[in-house]
Amino acid sequence: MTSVSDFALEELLREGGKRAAGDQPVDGLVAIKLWQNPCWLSFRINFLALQFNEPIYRLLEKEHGVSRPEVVVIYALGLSDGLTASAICSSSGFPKNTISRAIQRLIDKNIIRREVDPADLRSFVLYITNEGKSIVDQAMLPMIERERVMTSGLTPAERLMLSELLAKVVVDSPNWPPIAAEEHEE
Amino acid sequence: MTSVSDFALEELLREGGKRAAGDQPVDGLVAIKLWQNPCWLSFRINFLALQFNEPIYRLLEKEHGVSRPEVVVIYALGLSDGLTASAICSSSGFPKNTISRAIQRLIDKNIIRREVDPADLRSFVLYITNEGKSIVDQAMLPMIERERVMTSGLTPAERLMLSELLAKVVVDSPNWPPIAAEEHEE
DNA sequence: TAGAATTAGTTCCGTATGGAACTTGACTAT
DNA sequence: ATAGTCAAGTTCCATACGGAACTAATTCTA
Repeated sequence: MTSVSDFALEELLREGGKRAAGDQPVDGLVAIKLWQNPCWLSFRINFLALQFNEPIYRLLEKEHGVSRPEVVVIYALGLSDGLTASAICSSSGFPKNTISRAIQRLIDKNIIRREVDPADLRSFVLYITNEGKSIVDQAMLPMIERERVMTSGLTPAERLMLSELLAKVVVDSPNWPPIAAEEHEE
Repeated sequence: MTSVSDFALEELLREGGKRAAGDQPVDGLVAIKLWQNPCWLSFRINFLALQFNEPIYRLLEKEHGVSRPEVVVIYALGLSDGLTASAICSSSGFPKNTISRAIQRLIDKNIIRREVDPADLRSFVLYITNEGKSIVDQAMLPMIERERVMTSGLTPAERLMLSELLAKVVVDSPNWPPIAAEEHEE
């Protein structure tokens, strides 16, 4: 199951990018979490998600008065108008009550509009209003800019490779088995 | 500033991995967020962070009764014993009051121990107890396994490339300018 | 076609979260 | 020395969050 070469690979993964870092100063604990960490992926991913999310959602709250779940909703509608709440839940991972509340607030603020789905009277189809569209358009700008800044240290070829590798992992995600809870002695 | 070839690159980034996905079925909105999304990086990163965090923290809460901030603390101490609260804050991005509470609970549960730093009487140095060490060791297993599963669709070379590219971005992060709030008419 | 099982979305409620103010200790300048 | 600033942690408090129970509409099934 686990061979000598597997250990060598794990070592390489953990050390991934250490040489490339060269002489850049790296905060002590960040360096350890990068290069002496058996969970190389989750630290990198969580760190970068935070570096994107924290300033962006802070800004959008301040500029447009929309919370993170609200941004999730209008961003999704900006990409594809006419979604249902449950479609937004499953693609974003937010629980349905959180999304439900966000939708309520967005309707109150006249940023989105809701129509009963004539095909299924349980569900609602959501549409973005003109006012909402203008907010999404404005909100998009700092998000794109943040991504540009965050990837500015990569070459175009590296950016492309990163995008492709991450997409490959995302596409594979439906195949992952659920996490098994430890068996407790019965 | 923005040339024709920049547009071509953006198009490629957004489409990153589309061909590689091949015939795998992809949820409708996920496909749109992958391949018709100007923010290609943040969706990929946030999606994957969620796929890791959600099941892992749920499991650790259930198996060991530790919350996410508590895991952050003991995981950091497992990598490097004898840290201060503020070191954990800055490398994890959690606010200091959240980390402070987690530390209190871990002390109450005898999972970590705290000593005043003789060099700076304001701060405390944290050490993991034997009991804590055993929890970290056990908690590590499903985390490593989850990462293994998540990257099982990549070849070893691809995993290595992904690790290096992400590390390169993390290392570059101290150079990113803070986000500028929009100028409001004064 | 009646009843059971499922699904969309909402409501309720206890808990966690994180901003801001606060406490205490440590440097800094005059 | 001594006020003034800064940094480490803690406490307070309003709010957001998410699990679980709920309602209503639909689909399945016998």
